[in-house]
Amino acid sequence: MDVTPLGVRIGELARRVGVAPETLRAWERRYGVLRPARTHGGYRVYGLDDELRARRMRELIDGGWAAGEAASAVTAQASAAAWPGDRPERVRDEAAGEMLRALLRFDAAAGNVAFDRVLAARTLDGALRDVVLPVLREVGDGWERGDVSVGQEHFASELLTGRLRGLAREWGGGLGPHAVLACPAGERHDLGLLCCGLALHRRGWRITYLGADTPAAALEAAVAAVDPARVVIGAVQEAPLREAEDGLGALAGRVQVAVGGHGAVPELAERIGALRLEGDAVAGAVALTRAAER
Amino acid sequence: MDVTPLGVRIGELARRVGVAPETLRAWERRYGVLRPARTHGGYRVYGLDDELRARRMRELIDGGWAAGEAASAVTAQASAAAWPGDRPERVRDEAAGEMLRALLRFDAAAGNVAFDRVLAARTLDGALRDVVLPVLREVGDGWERGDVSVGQEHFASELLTGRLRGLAREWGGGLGPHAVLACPAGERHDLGLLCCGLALHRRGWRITYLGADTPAAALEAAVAAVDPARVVIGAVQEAPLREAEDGLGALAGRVQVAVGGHGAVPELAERIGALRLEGDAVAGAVALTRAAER
Amino acid sequence: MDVTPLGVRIGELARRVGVAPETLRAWERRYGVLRPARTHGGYRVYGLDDELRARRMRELIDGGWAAGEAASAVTAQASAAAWPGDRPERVRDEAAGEMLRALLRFDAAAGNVAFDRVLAARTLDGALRDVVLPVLREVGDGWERGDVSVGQEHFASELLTGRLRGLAREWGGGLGPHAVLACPAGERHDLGLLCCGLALHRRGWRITYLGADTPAAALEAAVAAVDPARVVIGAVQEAPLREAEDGLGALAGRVQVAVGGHGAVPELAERIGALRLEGDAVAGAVALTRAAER
DNA sequence: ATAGGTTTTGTCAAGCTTTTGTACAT
DNA sequence: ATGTACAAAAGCTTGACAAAACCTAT
Repeated sequence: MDVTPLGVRIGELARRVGVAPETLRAWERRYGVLRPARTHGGYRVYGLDDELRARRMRELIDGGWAAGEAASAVTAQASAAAWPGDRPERVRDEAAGEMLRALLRFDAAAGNVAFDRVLAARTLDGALRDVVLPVLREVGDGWERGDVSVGQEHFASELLTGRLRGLAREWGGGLGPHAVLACPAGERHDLGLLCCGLALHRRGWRITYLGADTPAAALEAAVAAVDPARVVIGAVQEAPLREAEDGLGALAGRVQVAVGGHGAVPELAERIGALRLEGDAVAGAVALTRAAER
Repeated sequence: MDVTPLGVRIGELARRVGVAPETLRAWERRYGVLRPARTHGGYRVYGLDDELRARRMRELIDGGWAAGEAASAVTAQASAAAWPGDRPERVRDEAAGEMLRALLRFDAAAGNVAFDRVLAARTLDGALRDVVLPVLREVGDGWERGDVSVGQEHFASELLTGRLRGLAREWGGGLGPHAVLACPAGERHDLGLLCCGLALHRRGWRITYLGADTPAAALEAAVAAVDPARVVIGAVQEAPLREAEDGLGALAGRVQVAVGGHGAVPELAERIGALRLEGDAVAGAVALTRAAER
Repeated sequence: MDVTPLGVRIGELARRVGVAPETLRAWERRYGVLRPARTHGGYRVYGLDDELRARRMRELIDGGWAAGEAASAVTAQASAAAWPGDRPERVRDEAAGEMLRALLRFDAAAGNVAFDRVLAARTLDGALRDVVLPVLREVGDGWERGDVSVGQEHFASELLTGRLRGLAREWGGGLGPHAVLACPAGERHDLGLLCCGLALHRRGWRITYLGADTPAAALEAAVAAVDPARVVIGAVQEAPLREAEDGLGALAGRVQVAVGGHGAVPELAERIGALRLEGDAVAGAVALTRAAER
């Protein structure tokens, strides 16, 4: 996020972003959101990051934010991003690597210690995004490559499930909209969905969790009982989701459905009539929350 | 049945139930059927149970009952258990009934409270033997009978899994003998095995848990890695265990194997060369521990 | 739940939720449901949780609830569902702080919730090491400084004793080695010892707990009865341990004795002929277990 | 069922301050 | 380009009001 060689002057930036040059100057003077370089003659020269910040400012303000609040949000985010994570890239890998090694040698004690440490040193989002989900991915990939035995995979997912479940207590309560989470019948990997549920709960959602391998009828019953604002389907594989296509399509007529995971290919999502969540579980939670804010 | 935080005032309740506010006040004064709380200023605040009672009153009166008779019927019914009496009461424990009702109505908060209460009031063995396992059995049976939807069954087992996993943390360490726990490939109900693991851990065992649907190869890998004193196989159904017979038989040559659950019929256990655990999960843990003491 | 820096002002929030700004202000003033931050100039700045609360208020009111009742329901639920923050690093202190505050204001409900939450999110070792023991230490120090009254100290230790005892149930059985735990006569603080016992039990030990203020004769009798592999003495103060020196020294000839706690100074431990446990209760359990593994 | 009194709660008003986009003079 | 100024829009606080809802007692 350092200096980026864009190099536009104020008029051009104003045109691109869609605000008056005076406004840009005011934002700079009042909140310090923009940090243009100067030409020899004193003209402002903006970089790419300036453009991004200005754009974000405008989006937020259009979305009803007050300029001052938008500014502090934008600068906070910028400084957070400029401080890459908690420490350089390697810590991330290190924590994930430690956990991975422990799990692969069936060492529950070390795995738990690693989990505790990760959770103590990061936000929940960060822990999920940078450690738990990568570890899961690595275990899955290793299993496909044959580097990881089924036993290791089972042990790892059992331990992580247990720990994540501990964080999931009380997630049925709260004030926000209600979401029902499930994997389609035949899909047995629900750890990603579990992570998504945790990230959703941190954003205020109330979670009703049906978990892996949930037949369409089960989902219907739960939806009828709790009347959620959203149903979130997690699909690592494509086949089970395809099997469930009809049932989910019918459901999508009555309640908003979202699908995420590797198996949720765009074409399938569209046929079901569901919002497709891109990226990892945390990104999915972010997207859902943003969609619900309107 | 607890007081439920509904919180409507007399006008709203009157509208909902379909009687005049004066009538509600009269019912309260004359028969004591309603027990509203009061605001600081003296306003009545009704709970969910009040609404249910008032509704029943109105139904009875519409059906020709005299108000006084209706009232005594309603209060009598309220003090008795509200669970439909026509089903075979296998779950006669009050705590188990409370938990069951909460789970069947997708009420995570109440389910958790019930779980906490059960655990606070009993030993772990007692909680598993007298509440958790019976509830699981009842849910399973109800599902077979068609009284319990798949959704309810999923929700119940997810919630209980989560809570039991919470108790199971750190069960991999210590000084006792080591046990590896798994269900055969194709067997997806591992809650009984989880309970057995908890009861074992309480008795000093170190647990390595592979969980549901574990292929023979996975089990082999784990056994090779941790060299346990016992392998415990949980089988609710018979077919998966029968499928796994050969692999388990081979394993039984190198390590002591035990099989438990409905699917573990004596003939199969014998052919595998495994100790057969009779009775429920807790009884199985007792038997295993006794066998290990010698 | 208190996390997200939403940052809208009252007009925008009013528009989003569908309520007049005056009403939002009234809700804040009268019921305290909303807790906006303020700009330098005094403008209200609302967070995501505020929006959720306001939304829920409106839903309830639309559903016929009286505003005051809706407010108390919303705040109650919000405090129940509030998950300790999103902040890294501090999470530890955060959980301990929450528990400490609850205990110091004699709030048993909040204290229990905090305890449950801590236990759900961590391993037992982690909960004891990072939360329970620090809280105990803080209470003790505060009492010495005069910041904490005797009543507060009593309340805190009673509540924690009760909860820890709940975890200690059934810890006498199993397959592991046996340990007898006691404080010397005159020593009345046994919470540390209790924690040590829990950590030991998690490692497979069978515990026989004699608790605070145990005369030498009682200890002798217990040792004679159960023939333990270890006797663990917890001493916060030095004087009682010194008093018991002779008796313990004699005992140390027949059974391995370990002493831990502030009062267990090296010189005393040596004269008694006991292993001295350094560090906190969990570290002591680790050391004992390691010693027993050989 | 009515009467007479109280509580609750959304809304308004007045007077003043803050915020923020834009305009203007240098 | 800069700094100052300005004015509209949005907010703040205090206090009050009035309709609706609720209370008790007759």
